[in-house]
Amino acid sequence: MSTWIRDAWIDPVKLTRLSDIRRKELRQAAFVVLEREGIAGATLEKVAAQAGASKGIVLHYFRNKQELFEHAMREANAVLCNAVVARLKRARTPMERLDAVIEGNFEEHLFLPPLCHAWLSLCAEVPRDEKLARIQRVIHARMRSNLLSGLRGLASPEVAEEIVLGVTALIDGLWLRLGLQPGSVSRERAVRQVKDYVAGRLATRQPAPVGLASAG
Amino acid sequence: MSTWIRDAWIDPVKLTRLSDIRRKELRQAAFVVLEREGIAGATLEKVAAQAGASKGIVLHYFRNKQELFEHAMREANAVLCNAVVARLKRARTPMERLDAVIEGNFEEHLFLPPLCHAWLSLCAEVPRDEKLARIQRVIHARMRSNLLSGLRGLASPEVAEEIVLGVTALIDGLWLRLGLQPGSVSRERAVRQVKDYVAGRLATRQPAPVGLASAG
DNA sequence: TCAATGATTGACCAGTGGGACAATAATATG
DNA sequence: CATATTATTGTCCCACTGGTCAATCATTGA
Repeated sequence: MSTWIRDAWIDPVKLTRLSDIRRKELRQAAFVVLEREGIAGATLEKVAAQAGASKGIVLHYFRNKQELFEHAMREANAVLCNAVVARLKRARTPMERLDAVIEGNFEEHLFLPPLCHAWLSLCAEVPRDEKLARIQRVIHARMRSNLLSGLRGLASPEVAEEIVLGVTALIDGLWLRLGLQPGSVSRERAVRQVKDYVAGRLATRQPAPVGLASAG
Repeated sequence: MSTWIRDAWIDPVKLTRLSDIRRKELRQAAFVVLEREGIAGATLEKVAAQAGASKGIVLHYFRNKQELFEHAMREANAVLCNAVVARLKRARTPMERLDAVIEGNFEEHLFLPPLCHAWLSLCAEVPRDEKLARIQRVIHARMRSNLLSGLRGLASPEVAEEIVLGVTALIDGLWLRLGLQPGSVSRERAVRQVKDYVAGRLATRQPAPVGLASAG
């Protein structure tokens, strides 16, 4: 564990305060436990064990179980989000932006059953946890915004709005599929699926394609 | 409750044996509890209370908690499935079959947040319950088969397979959206979304070779 | 009518989980 | 060095849960 602390100190993202390190350690442990146990089986003791600490310490850093898992969801989302943001930085054209969002959502080292299982468990709790619901709204808002910025100029606002709904639903659905039948959908297939969807929607009946400069 | 029994006896579907009635009653109660409490909060006592019975009776009809919720999932799926089958019967052309599946999956009295919440909770348990996983596989297989029968003649087998994945993922994703943000997607919008997707996929480059799709 | 079978209940049990807390170690701070 | 703050542990408590069981109550069929 001491080495972990060393690593964390060297880590570019400043996690100077020891408490921050522990908190990160714990919410990551929480997520790992969630992956294999689900929300019903994810107990404080198991999380503590996973982090190599005692149950007491978990409650020392988080007011209660709920708060712990809320932070776990924030963490997981941040990881996913970073993947998208990183790709987004390199994107120059609107189309590249769209692809960045799509590909970022199926990052090879993230689009995996365990992560999906944990994510699903958290989503299932959203209706009963206002904090989780808020996090969800934020996530979706950012996704929407990213997609809209890519769609500007490629489709009318109304059509863009529909495409956003379609893309987000498709992505979620493909993740769900992965979770329910691991191996049934590869990263490549998922990406192709969403890209083809966008292509199909942009191709059909574009009402008066006003020629805004799309490349540049 | 006695009237329920009367109704059940009159019910065309033969539920003659009293035990069958109780079992149905209980798994429906289980589902209702799941809707508001989630898997973690769904206790045998609550299910019993919801059914107006004692906890003992629940375990009299179901070996254990797991079995109860497995049956609850079967029940819920059957309802959804019947909606599709009913519409499928009236469909004559392949296109009508497709629409039957799509519209059946967003039946007005079924496409509702509570149902979605319960469904989500069950899906989240799939990875840890082989029985649930099997039920899921059956559900998906039937869905796939229904869609393929509608797509026969409208697309090549390979393309049809891709469309099936897309449609199922889209449907799941739209349900998920409903669960996470109730009110954000109406039945009509969902149906239109999926139909437009199918239209878009059927319109673009019919004989898509088994190569890399060139999006853009 | 009466026994047999099934339905239903309530009491009970052992295990567990979340959380509070006091005690102790470690660290920082003046 | 002394003191204040923080980290960490183990213990304790209580509510609750899944599950068992013996004891009633109801139904039925001979």
